[in-house]
Formats: sequence, C-alpha cells, structure tokens
Amino acid sequence: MVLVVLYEPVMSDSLARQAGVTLWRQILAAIEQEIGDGSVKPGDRLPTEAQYSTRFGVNRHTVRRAMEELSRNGLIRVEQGRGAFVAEDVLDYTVGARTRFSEQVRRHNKEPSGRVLRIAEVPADKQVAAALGLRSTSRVVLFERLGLADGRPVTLGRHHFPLVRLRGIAEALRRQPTITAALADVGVDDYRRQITRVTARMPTAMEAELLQVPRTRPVLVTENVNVDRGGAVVEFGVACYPTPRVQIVFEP
Amino acid sequence: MVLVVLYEPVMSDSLARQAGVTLWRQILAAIEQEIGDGSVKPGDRLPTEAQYSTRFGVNRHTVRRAMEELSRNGLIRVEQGRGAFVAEDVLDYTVGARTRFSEQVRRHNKEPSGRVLRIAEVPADKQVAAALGLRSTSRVVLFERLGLADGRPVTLGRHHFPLVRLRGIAEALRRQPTITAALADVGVDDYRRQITRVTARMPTAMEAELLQVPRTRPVLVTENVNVDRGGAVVEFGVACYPTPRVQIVFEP
DNA sequence: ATGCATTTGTTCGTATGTATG
DNA sequence: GCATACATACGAACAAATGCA
Repeated sequence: MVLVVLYEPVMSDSLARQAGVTLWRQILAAIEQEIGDGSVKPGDRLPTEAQYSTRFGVNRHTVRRAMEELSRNGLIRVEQGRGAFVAEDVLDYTVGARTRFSEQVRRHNKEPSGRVLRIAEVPADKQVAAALGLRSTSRVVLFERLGLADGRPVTLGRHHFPLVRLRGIAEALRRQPTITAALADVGVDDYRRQITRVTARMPTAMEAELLQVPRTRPVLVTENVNVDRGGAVVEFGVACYPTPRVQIVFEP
Repeated sequence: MVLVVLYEPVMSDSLARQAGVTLWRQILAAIEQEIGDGSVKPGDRLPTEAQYSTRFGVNRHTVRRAMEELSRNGLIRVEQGRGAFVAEDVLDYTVGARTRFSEQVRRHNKEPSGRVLRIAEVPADKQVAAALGLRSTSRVVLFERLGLADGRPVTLGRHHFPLVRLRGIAEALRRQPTITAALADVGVDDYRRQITRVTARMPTAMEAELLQVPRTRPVLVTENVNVDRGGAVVEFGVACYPTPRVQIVFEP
C-alpha cells in the first residue's frame, strides 16, 4: 500500500539563501514551529526526508542536518526504516522520599499497571547483600516486574527483599503484586526511599524487548534503597527506564 | 599489520593442580592481586582470555570462570568484542540544593580542574528561554566547560546565564572561570539548585572525544536550574557525564 | 559501504574427581 | 563397592560485537 500525503498549496517553502542563517537552521526552525503550534502532534509521523527535501528545494543531507538537531534536542525520534516521529511527552519520574510507582504514573493522568515476570527466592549476590546489610550467603526474595503507564512500558524493576526480616513477603507479592501492598501485608505499613543512584547503559536484548525500545538507545538505571520507619532496609531495587520516554527528576 | 606482543620470561605461571584449591580460584586470586597491587590500573585493558589461558596453561573456560567472578564482584568490566577492563572507581555526583562541581570532586579526594571551551553571547533558544523565564529573543551568556577530576574528564557542561539580570557575567567568567566565583562577582553570593532532570543518550563525536569515552557508551545528561536567594533564575545548565565513570546520586 | 581479524558469548559434548547415601 | 549427583576442567564449533583497513 502506498500512502500519499497531500500538502498545502505551498509545495516549496522559500528559504533565504545567502542570508546570515544556514539553510538547515531555517529548516530546523520551520519544523520546530510545526511541532510547536501543533500542526503535527506527539506520536505523529513526520514527512520523509525526501518529501522535506522537495518541499524546501534542498538536498536530502541538508534536511538530515536539521533532523539530527531535532532528534538531539528530543523533539523528534528517528527510527531507521520507519521514519521520524514527533516525540511523545516524556514521563517525569520524580524521585523523593515517598516515591511510589503507581502514584508517579497517576500524576501524569495515566493508568498504572504491572506485569509480574518473576517471584523467586534466590541467594543474595555481593551487591544485593551489601545494600540490604546481609551476609552474602543470605537468601532474598526477588520480584521482577514490568511497570506500564496506559499500557506502555516505562520501567523494568528487580526488587530484592530480605527474607529473614520479612517473612511471607513472597506469598504477599503473589497475592498483591505491588510493592506497597505486599510490604503492608507483612507489617511494613510505611517506607521511604533513602538513596537513589542513577546511571545509564545499553539495554540487553531482553530489556529492549520488554521496554519496547531499540537496542541502540540507552536505558536509565536506578539503584535505590527503601527503609522502614525504624530505618531498617526493607528493599533494594534496580530499575531500568527507557530514554527518552522517561526522565528522572529530582526536586530537593 | 600484525602486532607481536612479547611477554616476560614467565610464559606459564604454575598453578597447583590437584591441590585443595580449584584452578579457576587460583587464577581469580592471581588477577585480583595484579589489580590490587596496581600492575594494571583502573581503565586498563586486561589480557585477552586466550592470552590468560596460554599463560596459565588452562582452557579458556577456566579463565572465563574466574573473569565471571571478577565481573560479578565489580572488579572488572567485560565488553563483547573489546575485552575486559579494570573497573574505574565511579565518581558519585550527589545532587542536592547546594551542588557545586569543585566540592563534589574534592569530596572524593580528587583535584578539580576545568577547561573553558567557550564563553559567548548568544540568542536564547526555545528551551533555554523557557527555563530562564525569558522571551525567546533575549540574549544569554553561554559558558561551556569541561570539568575534570585528577585530570580525567567527568563532566561537560553548557551553562546559560540571563544577560539582563546579570550584567558583566561574561567578563566575570573570563576572569574567574568557575560558576560560583563568577556569580559572586556579579552580586549573586549564594544560589541553590531548584530542579534536576536526568536522562541519557549516545554522545556526539565531540562529546565522546572530550569526555574520553567510546561512542558506544551512553552519557548521562542533566538539566538543572539554579536560583538565587530571592528565587530568581540565575542559571540553566545542561551537562553530560560519562558512564559508568560517573553516577548521579540523590539523597532526599 | 564491505570485508576481515580480533575478542567475548554461548552451546554442544566429554572426562574426571569428590562427596553422599 | 556401587550408584548418583555435582562441580570442575577441557575441546570444538559457532554466534555476535567491535575495530580497522
């Protein structure tokens, strides 16, 4: 099937050659305007590079230079073989003492949901043991979950709970697959985030698949420790977030 | 071209076979020692698995078993197609209300320094104008700087200052190329960070060059707004940090 | 853009030593 | 002694990523 996109009569927008501004910057401004004033909406596919080049009467590379800039500024998202798309509004994941996944999502007027990938009892590796303050031989409950906002994946988390301190946490998670509810089930009625470390890396094949991102775009990775009211560590979590769909925000 | 690498006479380190300790643990200990005593330094590439296996006179799998353990313990970082590298100690960049580059670096007992790349007066683009609360025609002072810790690049920042509110900021930056000092020069004796947004993307060629990272590893990107005591915006900055050399840390 | 050499990642199969019942 | 299970060790082949010419 062939889709023919019809434009306004203005088939060739006039660019000012030999002016102070380079051609690609003029094209950049033109497209930025169209995104800004809503003539193309978030998620929409933009015209192809070829279409732009005929419209502006320039070489395709000149258009590409502008697209590159738009992509770098996060206004559009370019996907090889598919086209360029107006960036969708990003989900700001605000980190504070009381960070809860579902509250984060609801704040954006989106519907939170989750998909449990794994609930298992595993031995703690060095990093987990250190974070939870356990000996490295201790066993922990691992809870792996994909978090979605309006059905779109926004986070992939591996959460570790100390087994000794939280008896029955595995069963609680199976009954109520949210962290807040499960912790409440085993007597932790409140908890707060003590520290959050942020880094980034390329996703594994599985992560890319689950988060629905190309393997060429990095994921943000957070490590965080949650403690109960008494200051005892109740959870150590490592979560991935797809860029640039999600941003981490910190407000002191 | 063929590179022939000549080794010390010790072509085959003797391992104790049929002793109480397994081969792979002996290899683990040997490599750990070499990392510990500094014969290979953070960031250095280790010998290949093949080289190790001839050196120790064992199968490649046996070496891999040791490497796996080293990697799990965070002593080395293994990259497919490139090799294994001694882990560099990460610089935790703690974000709070009073985040200052030089203080961050000194906290790790490293010596902060900077390289000014550009000081210029430019028109504010849409994003900058919005962040600084200016009209998009306003002019701003752009300050581009590479921040180093013990001579290693850790941040590349583009800092924007509103020209109208901060007369003489460009000259101040030229005299004293640190943000805190320059702001003090123009009457802003204190400021605090209002908001920090974190995302990640692949570096441009220039960024990769300046931060000394491969183009295949993502950079963390922060956007932040600094305000003076009265709450007026005095700076909008966008900074890149090389992963995994730098982590962003939030402590509420 | 293409091909090639290098290096790590994965999966077979095989053999051996050790602990357990 | 014997059967079983498990971790260790070796060999070969192929897949995937990287860097270079």
